[in-house]
Amino acid sequence: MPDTLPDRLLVWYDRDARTLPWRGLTDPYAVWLSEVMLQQTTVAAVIPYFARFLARWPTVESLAAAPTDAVMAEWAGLGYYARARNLIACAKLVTQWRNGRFPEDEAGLRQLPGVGDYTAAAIAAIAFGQKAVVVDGNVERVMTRLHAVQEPLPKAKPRLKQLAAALTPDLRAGDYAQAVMDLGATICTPRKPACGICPWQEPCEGRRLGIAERLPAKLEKPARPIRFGTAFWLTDSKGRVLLRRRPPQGLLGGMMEIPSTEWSETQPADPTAQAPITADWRALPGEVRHIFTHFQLNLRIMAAKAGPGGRPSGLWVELDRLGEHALPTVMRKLVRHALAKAY
DNA sequence: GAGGCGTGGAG
DNA sequence: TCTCCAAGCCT
Repeated sequence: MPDTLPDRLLVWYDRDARTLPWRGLTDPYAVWLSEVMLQQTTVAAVIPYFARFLARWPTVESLAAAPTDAVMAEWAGLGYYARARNLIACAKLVTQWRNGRFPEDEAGLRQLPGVGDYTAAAIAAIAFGQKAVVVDGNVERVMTRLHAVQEPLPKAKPRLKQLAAALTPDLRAGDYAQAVMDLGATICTPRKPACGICPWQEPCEGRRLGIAERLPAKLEKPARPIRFGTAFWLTDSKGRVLLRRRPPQGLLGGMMEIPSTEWSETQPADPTAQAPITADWRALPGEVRHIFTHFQLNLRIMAAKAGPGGRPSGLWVELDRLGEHALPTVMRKLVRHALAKAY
């Protein structure tokens, strides 16, 4: 029995009691779905979404046939909504042009919308057993520590891919890929890695040099700016609230929203000039803060009742049916705040 | 290639 | 409260 590094890791992986819903699944559809959901998203966040999607749309054909709004609403809260738009496009492409079959090699998978280098390699390895080099943030962190790579990311990426390729085994490439990622997620963590129980502690150069926890080195990120705006909580005589659909591309693209002013560097002097209708707008106390990847958003709320005259563009939605709509988390925060302060 | 693109959990 | 950042992709 050879005792290579991949072998040691696979022994650890096979003994690990941690069971993730997608572990052991090789259906390309399920693998693809889980990998897309896991892009930049924690395991804990993905688990309930993965279960709901698979229960509601068990095949790529069923997902392709689903109304776009239903998919976006089911994705609401998971973030990075371009993934959901690409998910739909990819399901339709695979269904209509490939008879529901996913490409079986990296190059073919790489052509699918929303499938980049990482996801293509992951699907090829996990669903099709191919010896693909799977490199995500976990793999990069593990490789930098194992080999004490001190060059900062992202410059070190090519080197890290080489190091990952040199370790990738011919057999069980899918299990191996998941094992490295599990190692990074549970033991070789960004902070306070549990080196004492790591199956790779003996060969780890970063640990030997006492620098593992400081790796990988990264370049500094720019400060996060703050943007301001005012949202408009408009209700009608039937107790419904006005929603709008956001533009199909860009931030929260294709999702629903509470109408608001533009989000700018300073609070608009007269927010009501940008309100959906002219009305007796009254400011609610407090504000809603939300952190996006590249800026912080501080939103005030103004509320009004629509008279019989106003004909704002948008969608009137019953308060108890807001949950059925594709409202991203920042909009759900607004709803909660408005309901607490306006009644 | 650098920046846009969500969210929630951990420390 | 604040910082970090996670199984990345697209332009």
